[in-house]
Amino acid sequence: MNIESTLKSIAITAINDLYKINIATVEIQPTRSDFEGDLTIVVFPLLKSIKTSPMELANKLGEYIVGAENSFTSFNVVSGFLNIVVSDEYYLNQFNSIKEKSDFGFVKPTTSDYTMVEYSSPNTNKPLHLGHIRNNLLGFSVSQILKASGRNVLKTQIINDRGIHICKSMVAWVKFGNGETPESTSVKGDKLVGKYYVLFDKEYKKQISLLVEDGNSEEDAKKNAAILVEAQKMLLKWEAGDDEVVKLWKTMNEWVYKGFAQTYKTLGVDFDNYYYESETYLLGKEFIKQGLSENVFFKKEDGSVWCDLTEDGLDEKIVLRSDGTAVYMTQDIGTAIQRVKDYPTINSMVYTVGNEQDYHFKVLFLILKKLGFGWSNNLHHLSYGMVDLPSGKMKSREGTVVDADDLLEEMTTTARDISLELGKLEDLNEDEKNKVYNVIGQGALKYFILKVDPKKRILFDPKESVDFQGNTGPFIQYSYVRIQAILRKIDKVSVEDYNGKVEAVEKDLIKQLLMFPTAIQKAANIHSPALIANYLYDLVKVFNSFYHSSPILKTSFEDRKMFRLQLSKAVSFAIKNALDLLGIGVVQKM
RNA sequence: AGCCCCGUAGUUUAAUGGAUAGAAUAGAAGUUUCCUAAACUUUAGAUAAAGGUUCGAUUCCUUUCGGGGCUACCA
Repeated sequence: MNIESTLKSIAITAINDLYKINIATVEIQPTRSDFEGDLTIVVFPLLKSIKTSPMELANKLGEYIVGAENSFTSFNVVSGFLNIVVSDEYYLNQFNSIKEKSDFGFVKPTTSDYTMVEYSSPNTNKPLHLGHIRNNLLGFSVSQILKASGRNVLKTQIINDRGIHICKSMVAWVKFGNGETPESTSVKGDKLVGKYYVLFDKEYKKQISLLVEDGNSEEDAKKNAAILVEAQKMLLKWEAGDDEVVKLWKTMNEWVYKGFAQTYKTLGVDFDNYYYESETYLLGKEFIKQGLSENVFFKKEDGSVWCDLTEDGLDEKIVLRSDGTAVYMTQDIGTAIQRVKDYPTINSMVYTVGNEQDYHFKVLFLILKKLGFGWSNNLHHLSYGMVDLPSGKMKSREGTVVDADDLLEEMTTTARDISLELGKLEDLNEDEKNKVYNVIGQGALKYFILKVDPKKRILFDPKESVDFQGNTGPFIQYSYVRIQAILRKIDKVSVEDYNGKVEAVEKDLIKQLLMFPTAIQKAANIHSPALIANYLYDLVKVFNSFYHSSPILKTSFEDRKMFRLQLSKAVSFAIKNALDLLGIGVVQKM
């Protein structure tokens, strides 16, 4: 039992003994640092059932609690807040039990159930950009956090490898490609395909304006432009399994996957398996048919199939086009069902997708429920805000995007420039140096993005390079390295339990350390790496004030010196582990 | 038009309905042979507006204002 629940149960007993009243719970929170004490009971809520003054109640409670349990040594009352001081022994004991645990904070899985986390899920005709970076970092980090909180996790992505948009780049490549390949042009595969997607759009716009000049309405022109009609024809051919179209489709997809794989590698994210819409949309169609027979869906005159969600406060939603081809929703229904078929032990899924799709997922989860899948209650949309540039929204078709590969490279370059300016790292060889630049540059970018609440939009100014000082990744990485440097100065940190006096800074540090497991559980519940980032920065700050309060290595008492080294070591474990949850690496030497 | 999300110092941000709204960065002033200065110390600066619920509101409710998104036979 942890100290909070101990306090809680004593407080409840106390109220029962003193006032003969049964209280379900009392509110306990950590005492704010500017007051004396460790845990605080807020007595205001109790006054509703106990007719007395806040002061009197708090004092009586305090006396009772301190008398009942010797882990609580004293108390003070400040206007309705009962602050309880927890004994040094308690914290020392706690610390001694975790000080050697390098996996401190992490919980081993206790069930065989799996949580599937989907993230990344790019279109195969656009290279990855800054928005995808946020997606990837969030998805990967949430996977790490869920794992650390004791769940089995499968990382996956759904690859949008079919649909009209794919046909667009294919049509353009056939028309303008002259047989170009990534090999022949030395262009990364995803970039090459992206180029043709842009070319399609250019040509499409050109044709529209020509048609409008010829007197067509804009609406008609958009529908009848030859190149679009060609793409639509290609989609029909593709769904019919036309050999030539399928062959081209496969070739171009392979180019893209190769390019993506390279970006994922640099970004440090990975996947346990992949789903392809081309392989799940048929299953989706099957369930549309089934739902139709069960009256979950209905057919309109033109043959299109819809789901009526008006009773749930939503609109009607199309699930199959009038020409019988699948829409986005069809595929997602199929994919979800396929996943549960493949992994019967999955009991929840997390979809990492931007908040412009909030409505889509609301509808998807609802439709799955209507189709009778009980697990639809455990589906979670990890929705996140867009990444904006100072110039506004990123639009890949208009070329106003920050390319993922370029940005990652830029971060490394910035890290290099700063390092060179500071003249560190001079005793490393080129290879080691580049590794360090890479880890620091990525640390800056990852932390910058992950420390923000996923719901909020991020304004990213590429010109103002990401900070390296203050509440940043590199600052934390640096703190870790500094601890390593201290630990390296001595042969061995004793494992003997320390039983002497504990200074305030030391106690604060232990308190902060002990909060790590709670932070992980909270972050796992709300799927928010930001919480870990905030915890981590607090830990580093508390460590810094501990570190600056008195020299560690020059402490004259040997046992106290060892104690402070033990503390430093435990903190370094926690920092390393927390960075790990954010997907941020550390350098061993700097 | 309807629905959803967001609004906190110049900027990036924190705060299960709890105490004097916490940081970082940029700004101002200072610290230099230090367990690594990518540091430290000091200083100034914020809850968009108005109501309501509450002992107590950045947090919950209502309205207004601002920013974004969705409501596609696009994905």
